[in-house]
This record gives sequence, C-alpha cells and structure tokens, in this order.
Amino acid sequence: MGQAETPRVTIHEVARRAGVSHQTVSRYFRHNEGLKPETRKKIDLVVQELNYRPNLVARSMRTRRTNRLAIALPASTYLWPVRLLGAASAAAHAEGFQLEVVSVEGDPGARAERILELAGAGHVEGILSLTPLEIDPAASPVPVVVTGDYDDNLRGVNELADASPVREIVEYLASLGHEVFLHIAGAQSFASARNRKRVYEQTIERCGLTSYGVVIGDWSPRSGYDAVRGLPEGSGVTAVVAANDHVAMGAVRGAISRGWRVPGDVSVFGWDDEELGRFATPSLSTVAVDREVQGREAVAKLIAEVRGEPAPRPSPRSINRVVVRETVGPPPSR
Amino acid sequence: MGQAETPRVTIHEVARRAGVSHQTVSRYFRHNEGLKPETRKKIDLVVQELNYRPNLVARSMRTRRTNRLAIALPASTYLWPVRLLGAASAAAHAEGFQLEVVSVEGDPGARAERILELAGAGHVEGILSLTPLEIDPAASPVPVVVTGDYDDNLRGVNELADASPVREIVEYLASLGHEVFLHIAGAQSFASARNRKRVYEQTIERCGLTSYGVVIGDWSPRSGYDAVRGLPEGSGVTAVVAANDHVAMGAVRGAISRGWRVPGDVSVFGWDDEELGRFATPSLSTVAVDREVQGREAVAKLIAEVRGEPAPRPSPRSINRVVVRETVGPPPSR
DNA sequence: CTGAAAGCGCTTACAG
DNA sequence: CTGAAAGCGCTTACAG
Repeated sequence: MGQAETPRVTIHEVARRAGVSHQTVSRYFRHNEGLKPETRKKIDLVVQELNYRPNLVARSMRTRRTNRLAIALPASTYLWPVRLLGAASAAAHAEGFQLEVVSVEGDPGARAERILELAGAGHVEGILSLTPLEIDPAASPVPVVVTGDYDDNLRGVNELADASPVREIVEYLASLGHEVFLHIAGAQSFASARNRKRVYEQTIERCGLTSYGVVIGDWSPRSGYDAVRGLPEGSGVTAVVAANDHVAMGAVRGAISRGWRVPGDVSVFGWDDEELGRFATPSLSTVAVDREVQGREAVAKLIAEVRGEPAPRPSPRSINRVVVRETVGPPPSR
Repeated sequence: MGQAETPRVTIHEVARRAGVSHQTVSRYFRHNEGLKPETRKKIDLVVQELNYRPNLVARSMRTRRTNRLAIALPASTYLWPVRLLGAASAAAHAEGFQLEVVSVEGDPGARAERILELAGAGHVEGILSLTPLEIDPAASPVPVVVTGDYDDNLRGVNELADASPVREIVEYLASLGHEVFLHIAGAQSFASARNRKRVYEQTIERCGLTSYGVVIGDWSPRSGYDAVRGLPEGSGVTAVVAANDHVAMGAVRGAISRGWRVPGDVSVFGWDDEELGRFATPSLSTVAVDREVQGREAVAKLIAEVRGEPAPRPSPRSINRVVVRETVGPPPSR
C-alpha cells in the first residue's frame, strides 16, 4: 500500500512556477477574467502539469461559505428515499451547492445532538432532515429544515406528512363495500405515521365504518406479516391499510399464508409506489408520492433559508396520488 | 424567514469571556486535560452559555486532517445498498471518521471527474466508490478505493464482484433437471454484472447445458419483465438467472402474465436478498450477500490506505449464500 | 491588469 | 499549567 498519492500542491507553488502572484492564481480560479491572455496561459500550463485544484476547505475558511448542504436520514433500512435524494441532489447542484448525505441514528435526543454537531462543524451551510428531530432552531448556527414531519410552528402541515390519501383510500374501499378495516401503522416517532393513523381513525369514524384495530408497526414487512397473522379467525377484517409498501407486502404474504385470497378475501393498500411492489403479484395498490417534487421543494426551502430569502411557495397540487392495483377489490360476498 | 440562527462564536470570544487565552480553550476541546480544575470550570461555563463548538473546518485547515471519508454511489435508483451504508458508516465512526455519501452520475468520465473534484477539495481524507470509475489512483491527492468492481491491479477479485454463486445456482438448477436457461444480466458497466454473465456462460458450457441466451438489462424490474415477455413461444427455457432481485421480480411477473406458473413452468433466481423479495409470493430465491461484512471491510481497506497501513485481510469465508425459496422447483415434466 | 498585506478560526511548537 | 507567535491555503480589500 503506502501513500502513492501526489502530495498536495498549494496556490503558492502554482504561482511560483507560473511566475505570478498567488492572488492572480486565485483570480484565475474564481472567475478567470480580467487576466491577460498570456498570464492565463502561463497558469493554464502549470495547473495542467501539477494537476492542481484549489483547496475548498481553505477557501471556505476565508469566505465562510462552503456551498455544501447536508441531508440527514434515519439509519433505518426501510426509509432511504432514493428518488427523493436524486432530485434533492440535482436541485442543490442547480443552485451551486453540493449535497452530502449523513445518516443519523439513536433516539431523538441523540439525533439532535448529532445534527447540532454537524451544524456547528462548519462543513455545511444548511441541513435538511428527513428524520424527526427535537431541536431548537435557534441553537443551530446554520438553518435546519425538518421535512416529512409536522411543522410545529404552525406554518402549516408539510406535504410530506400529508395524510389525506388515507381518507381517499378508506372512502374508496368503503365504496367497494368494505366495512371492517385494519390499519398497520408505521413507527409512531414519525409524524407521517401518526398523521396517517389519525386520519384513518377520523375517516373510519366519520363514515360510520368499523375499525377492527390499529397495530403499531415499524415500517417493516415483518410487522405487516405479523399483524395479519395475528388476526383472530372471524375478525371480519376485509380491508387492510398499511403504512407503506413494505408493510403491505408483508400483510399480503400473511394473508396468503392463511389461505386468504388477495383481493378476494382481503384487500390491501400500501404507500410509496415502490418499484418492487408494482411488479409483485398481486401488484400492490399504493400511494404514489412525487419524490422528485418533494426533494426539489425541500431543498429549495432550505436554500432560501440559507440565503435569508423568503420561503418559496410549494407546488399547489398534491404530490400524492392513490394508485389502485391488484391487491384491491370488493369484499367477499356473504 | 430571515436568519434567526445564532452568529458563529469563535474560540477567541470564548477565551475572552473566560479570561484565558484561546490556546487554553483549544486544549480544553482537544483533550481536556492538563488544565487546572478552575480554569476548566471557567471555560465550561462560557461554552455552555454561548453553546460554542469548535469550527472543524478551521481545525482541519491547520491539522490537514478532516476525519471524514466519502462513499460514492451511482445515482441510479436500484443500487443504493442501505445495509452496506449502515455498516460502512458504523465502521467509519468506530475509527473516528465521519462518512458522507455523495451520488455521482453520468458516464465513467464524468464520474471520475466528479471524484477527482471531491478528492481535491480537501473535505475528505479518502473515498470509497461503489460505482465503476476510470481513474488513475496517482491523480488523486487522497486514496480512492473502488469496490464492487474488479481490481485491475490483479490483487485479486474483490468479494463484491465474486460471481461464484452463479455457478452454484446453475448447478443446483441442473440438478433439479433444468436444461435450458436464460440469463438476464445487469448493466455491463458494472464488473459484478460482467462477472455474473461470464460465470453463467462458463458454467452452462462446462456442464453441457443449453443457454437460450443472455439478455443485457439495466438492473430494473422492467428489464426482467421485458426479457421474459420477449421469449418466443417454445423457447424451452425453464430456468431464469436474473442479475438481482429487482430483475427477478420483473421476470416472475412476466412469466405469470404469460400464464406460466412459477416455479411450475419456470424457475427464477435473483440476487441480493431484498426484504420485499422475501415477502413476495412466490418468495424470491436469491443470493444473500452479507452487506455488513462488505461495508465494514471496504471501509477498513480505505482507512488502512488513508493511514498508510497495509491492507487488512478480508474475511476468509464467502459473504455470499445461495437461498432457495419458492420461485425455484423442478422443471415441468414432459 | 497584478501584487503586498491582512485575516478566516483554529493548532502546533516554543517559552515561561 | 498557560500564553505569545506563527502558519494551515485560501480570498478580500487596497495599492499601484
């Protein structure tokens, strides 16, 4: 092994070799204008030869800008929204920022601590968190936007936590004739999970339907499987509203393993429009979330805060769309 | 909006308020020993009050160490190995490094450029790439380890690209009586995809079996679906070896959509042991890859290079395990 | 159009 | 045990 890497070249070395001052080299890299063509050419040559790149850490030391943002994700396996990350990353680049992903683990206190550490370290100018965080915004030297969660400052419910499709789902199932429902919820530390549960209960009540119960899961297929396996014979449940597609997949498996037909005996809804769910048999009915819009808008909001500009208006249309596929049908006729 | 954040506090401000020199504050944060208890207490108080944290960018400017590593992933949706990321992150933390994730996109040239930019920026001390990279290690000021790909320096094939389970799969299917095979390969820019294809072809040949063909896919369920849908009637294929579980799920769906039973008429193998595949019906036969070991060992290798130490010995046992589930059975009897 | 001076917020010797 | 000096690699005024 050993360190075969080239030693770091500094701006002074480049300046020395090119026979100019280091300030001139700095100009060359910042805008490359206002330089005499021959000066530029001399620098060109040396930069090529030495394969020199400015040290961005030193630059940001001086400018107090890093042009970097962080997006914080829960360490959990089930919750890495890759489509959102792609869109967020692209949106950041478009505004001249690099986006780095950090995973945060532990209880809310530990997560908050980790975020504050990151915020104070000077590496990034802003942080977007997709994981719930108990944090006092004023305690952070850089803006922290928590998305996918309630905005407790009452600036309105974030789209990510928008649970209204749950209402649509329950009403649709009711229109097919379903009367007894089961909800398999996600981890209750997530506002999105709490919201979906709340809207589920409200809709059941408002429509005069019956909820056999709510099982608190952890977003995993296992939790969906166990919930359905745990249903007593004759529970009467014909419709399952699962917290996401992983849970739904487990629920379908659980139903089939009990000899129930899906959707003949029981209908199942998921959430997220996972690609694997689309190709499963039966294919999962789900909620397609526009992760691109979600990622883009979250980053736009963060960048606005970083720049001290007013928050951009989020897209008016809902980013959620209920998709009915093969796991849903009428209840069995008695 | 506006900038409600606290302004950045410097070490000098802390020192001034505590009535000590800034060097003393620096000691406090580096090891917190060799300080008189009362000195420490004075600093304690001010740090609490101001919520001060050292600027790590400034520290690394001076120490020329950042204690940060980057892991580079392809931007593609299908290839974010979250379990590996978790393990890699934990392994990095254990050695005092923070791991940041960056996504790289574009053709190999663009990806290499992006990596060299990152390497030169001074933010990280080493880079682990999970995406193929055409890069001259000597051109990078920090170590770059490309894993999940061939090691062209002939230091041996990396575990990640180890395709020997393909041999095991084909031989197992042959032992069940299968004779005509189809391979749906992954994107050929990935060494792992090329290796699996190569081993598939070798094994078919060596065992005197028949390959109906190899379809070059892109790791997506769609590519698996299309490959099976595109099979002419009477192709004789009874066994499909898919590049990963996404492809396999698509292949199963394609087969069922043609009225074929899985595994009654056709058997399907995937790769990756995705959680959703485990709960699908029929559940996917697959290759369980120990992502934890993989992530840990990749990071260990990188850290060794960063420190100029010899490469650690990788775990002797294979990290791959063939898992037979419901998508595999004997071929239909004629 | 280009260069000499100062400073970003820390740490590392070196004195005392 | 603590402080005064120098410097990490850049950029930002300010001169010329």
